[in-house]
Amino acid sequence: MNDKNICADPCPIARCLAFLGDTWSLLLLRDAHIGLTRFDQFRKSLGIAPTILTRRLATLTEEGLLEKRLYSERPPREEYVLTAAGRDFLPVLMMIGAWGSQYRGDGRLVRVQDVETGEYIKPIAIDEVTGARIGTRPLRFVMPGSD
Amino acid sequence: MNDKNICADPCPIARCLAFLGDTWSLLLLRDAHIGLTRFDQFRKSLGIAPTILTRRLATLTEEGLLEKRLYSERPPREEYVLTAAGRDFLPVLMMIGAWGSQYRGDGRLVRVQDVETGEYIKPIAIDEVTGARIGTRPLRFVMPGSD
DNA sequence: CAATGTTACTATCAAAATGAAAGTAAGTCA
DNA sequence: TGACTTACTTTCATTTTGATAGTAACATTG
Repeated sequence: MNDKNICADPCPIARCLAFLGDTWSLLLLRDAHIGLTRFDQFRKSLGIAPTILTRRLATLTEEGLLEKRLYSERPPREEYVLTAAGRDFLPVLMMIGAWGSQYRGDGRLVRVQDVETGEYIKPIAIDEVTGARIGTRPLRFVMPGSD
Repeated sequence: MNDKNICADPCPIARCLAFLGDTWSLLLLRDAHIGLTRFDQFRKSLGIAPTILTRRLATLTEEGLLEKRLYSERPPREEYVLTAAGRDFLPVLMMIGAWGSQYRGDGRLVRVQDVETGEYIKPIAIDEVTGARIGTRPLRFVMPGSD
């Protein structure tokens, strides 16, 4: 059987996890999507040590998911706002949340509401082309160049 | 502004990340979905130290995403197979991969194919009820008990 | 039947990451 | 002038990781 990693480097999952594969980064992105932008907001929200927070925010900024924006000239103060790449990370967070709701829920969980309709969101993943739900059909992982 | 964590504990994302929030666990789940089941397969695939692998497999087993199965009585040998909860984690991995393909791709990435149709999958997240794509409509995160 | 191989680990220890606590810099406000 | 705010940095003990080597239980080979 295939013993070698099919996805060592050319795997898009590994590429993503290379810098986003820790809890703090993902919780920071979650908080950014909720609307937090400032150092102290993140720190209080997560109870994270400022050392770690500084580094995580720097990485997320370098990697293009957040960007620094001056929100006050006097005194000079910066905040962190989501970029397009950061906003496009929302589906990942929503699917993580969907799994957590299904398998780690106890009836007292945060839910996500459509602001306009008031309906609760139930995120599912589908294939954009066929509309088939992910997980309902057998899949094959294909190395680049083998098609 | 709201300075306190809206999701400290009741957040399904935090619940999930509490034990799946590291790179190795997620790559192990990826490999399990690809079809790997044995200790040495995972070890060679990921280049992970056996100490860490033992612990991660134990956690994934305790948390119900993998289960041990005897595949040989003599000599006694066990393998790790995905449970229903583990299989239901696939949408998360696919969305991570979709983000990685879009923002960390270089044209030589692994892709995912529908075995029957041969079509490449492009995973997107939608709301099951309305069918609206996640990220296209404004959302609100609602604490439990406030509805 | 002794030597070698396979599989799934455990033991040991150095190096790196994390976390807690306190301190700092550049300003504002009273 | 002195207290306060915001966004950090410094320091250092603790925890986690990673590399390497070793082990236990069997099978296979010559």
